[in-house]
Amino acid sequence: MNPRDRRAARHQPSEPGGTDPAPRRRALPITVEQVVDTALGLVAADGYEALTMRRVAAALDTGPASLYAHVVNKADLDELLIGRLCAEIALPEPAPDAWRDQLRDVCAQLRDQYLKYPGLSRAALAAAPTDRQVARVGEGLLALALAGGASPQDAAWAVDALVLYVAAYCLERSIAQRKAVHEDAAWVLDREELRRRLTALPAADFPHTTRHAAELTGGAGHDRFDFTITLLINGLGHR
Amino acid sequence: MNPRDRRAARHQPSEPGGTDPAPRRRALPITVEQVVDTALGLVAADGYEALTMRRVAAALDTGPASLYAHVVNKADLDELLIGRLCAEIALPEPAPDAWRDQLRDVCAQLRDQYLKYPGLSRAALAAAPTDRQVARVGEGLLALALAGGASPQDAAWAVDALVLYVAAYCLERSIAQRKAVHEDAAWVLDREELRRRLTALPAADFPHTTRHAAELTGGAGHDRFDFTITLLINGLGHR
DNA sequence: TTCTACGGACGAACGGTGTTCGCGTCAAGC
DNA sequence: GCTTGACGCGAACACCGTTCGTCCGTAGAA
Repeated sequence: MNPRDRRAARHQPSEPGGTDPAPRRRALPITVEQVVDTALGLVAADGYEALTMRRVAAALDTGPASLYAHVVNKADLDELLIGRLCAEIALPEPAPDAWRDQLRDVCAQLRDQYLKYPGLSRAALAAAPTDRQVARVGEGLLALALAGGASPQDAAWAVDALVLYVAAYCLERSIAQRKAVHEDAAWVLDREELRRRLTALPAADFPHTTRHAAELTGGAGHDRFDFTITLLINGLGHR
Repeated sequence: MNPRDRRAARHQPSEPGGTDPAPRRRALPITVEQVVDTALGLVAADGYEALTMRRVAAALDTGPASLYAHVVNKADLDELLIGRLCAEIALPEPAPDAWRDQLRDVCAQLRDQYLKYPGLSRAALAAAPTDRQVARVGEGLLALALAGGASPQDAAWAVDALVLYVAAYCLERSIAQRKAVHEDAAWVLDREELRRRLTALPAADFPHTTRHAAELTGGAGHDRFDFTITLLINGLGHR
């Protein structure tokens, strides 16, 4: 089956659920699932930057050309990865009095998935919202926001904002982490070093930055994340 | 002067302001400013994906190796571009009764700059906050948030959230725009087509998505942007 | 004035990337 | 048993970021 048709099918409502035909040549023939699994493994191990058609092919003991029988191009593979990632998200049944916590929970799930596959959130920003699995998550979030009593327009925009922020937060974190590992030792910026650099700025030009360097670099774990998500969700409630 | 030292100087408080020495070989020798100008021109014309050391060099009528006398590597060039972009932002004097609108205005300036250079916001997510010009914008935003009466911790986190959201919003928009130009005609997703696709999803599995497809794809201009920015800023005020 | 040393410019090359072309080869259908 | 067609994949193309070694014009020393 042509990978172009395969991609189109993923964006179509119908899902006939036919079984793909038997193997052809290989002992264990390549399937799309295999490609996706291998790719996800690569991303989890070495980050999204290390995701290369050649590396995926090599991990499957073949050449890069073989992948193009299953995948339109790298962007298509990215989309498949995002789809798989979204499929892992558990969506709760909206409860009228718990919708805030439920929204927070789904966002945290998304965050953890993105951080499990560093840098993949970059591909999420490019993902078309009509992919089945992506649409599934969007639907779940929209249901929660609507359960909170927001107008459809507010709910739609808030869901968009949440998804966008989660992806950006994870992307920024992954980039920072990669830099810490990969860059010249002189430029690694752990939090303490960053705080020191900020304090070292001329106080005349940067009074607030120098004074509040601790707050700017502060926050254990995902405090910063929770802060923003809560800000968005709370704002959605009372308006 | 070594480009590594040049980069280090950009992150240092001191700014001696000496004059760079006279030309060497070329009729009009290459300067960092020229490189940055050329690169920005490329990004403005063809997007960040088209920003290539080779293309920058070609636009300057030279080979790629010549650039490395002025720039550490491509990441360094990215940082310089972000710095230049931030330098264009006008920061208002915080007024106690107008800080919300002032915050909105600075965010809109950032947004317009990012959209003027499509895709460059991707580099912004990787930019170190100790770069002088980046720190300048951060300082200005922090001053505005503090003028609103927020606690230092809330102000710091809110500024971070704003900056992150603006970059993500612009990045997503740039990606979508590039896809519309660049992709197979069958996959271009103008808003009307997107709405049609969402409505075509099976209503049983996607009740809210299909019903509110108009809201999900709606919003003229930067309504979606304004919505989120306002949500964040308002939440910052009363807590 | 002559000589030396320095540092920017840059041609060529290396190892990597995504993607395509075309050939071989096997399994299924007649 | 033969034909057919789809899949696997080696080889190649055009492009990327980066480095090495060389060249050479100028600045300062003698």
